[in-house]
Amino acid sequence: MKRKSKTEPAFLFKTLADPTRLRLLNLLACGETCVCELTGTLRVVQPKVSRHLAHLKRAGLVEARRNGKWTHYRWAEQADSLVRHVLLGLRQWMAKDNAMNGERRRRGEVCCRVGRRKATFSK
Amino acid sequence: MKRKSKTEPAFLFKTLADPTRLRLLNLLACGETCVCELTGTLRVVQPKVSRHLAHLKRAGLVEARRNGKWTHYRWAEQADSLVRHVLLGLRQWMAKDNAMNGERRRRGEVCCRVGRRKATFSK
DNA sequence: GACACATATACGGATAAACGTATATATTAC
DNA sequence: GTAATATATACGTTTATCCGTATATGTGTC
Repeated sequence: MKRKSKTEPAFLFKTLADPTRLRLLNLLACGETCVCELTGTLRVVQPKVSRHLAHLKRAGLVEARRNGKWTHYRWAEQADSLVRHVLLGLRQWMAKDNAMNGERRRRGEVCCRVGRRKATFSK
Repeated sequence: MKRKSKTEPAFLFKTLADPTRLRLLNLLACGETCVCELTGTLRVVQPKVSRHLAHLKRAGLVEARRNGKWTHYRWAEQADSLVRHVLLGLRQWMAKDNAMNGERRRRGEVCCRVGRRKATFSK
């Protein structure tokens, strides 16, 4: 009954203790984003992005939605008070940090958007 | 000039991503505490406590004050907004968590306090 | 069905974290 | 000075994390 919960603080903090995951959360702060766009913006190999997204999902920080070939990730709603506190602080930090701002600006100019016919998006 | 700062979020979170360090912060939430009391309350070996305290100190989360043979640790004042947010959330979580409450209650019944003449405290 | 594309996972190796034990340092009492 | 106590650090080992590459899975198109 008393399993190691996703909301265990140590696990929450472990999840946030990686620069790539913070960069991912930063990009997702703009709104739902597909993996290929995240990969293109961060300029890292795709399995790395998928792995870190899986970790964020396990921790309950993000949710995934499949749409055709694409999977879109977004910040998950949080019930837990600690998680909300931490994420709020993080959001504010991201809004001020130079590197994070630059990366959010770069989002949207990459991958499945650029050089792609708009109609490609299915559904 | 642009060194890896103590306030780098990834480093902050890494520091908080360890159960022993969270237990230490929890005990220190009651106020300044000496190492032997922390060791006695957590019931772990002393080098482990010292190592984790050193880590917390490196991260700027706690400060140490030497008093005779004893070293007392306490929460440090925080200037950084993210750190403050996170620690506030953590403090509130600690106030509610059963295990943390129990451990804070056990504090003060151990080690250098019990079976010790009050006059032993120097200065 | 075969193929192309988006994403996820598996595998092996490198790096870092945490540990227990032993030892060093610092302080006080004698 | 020696002895005792409180705390810190060093050392070697185990364990966890992260990575790149390869491969598997899922989905749409033909």
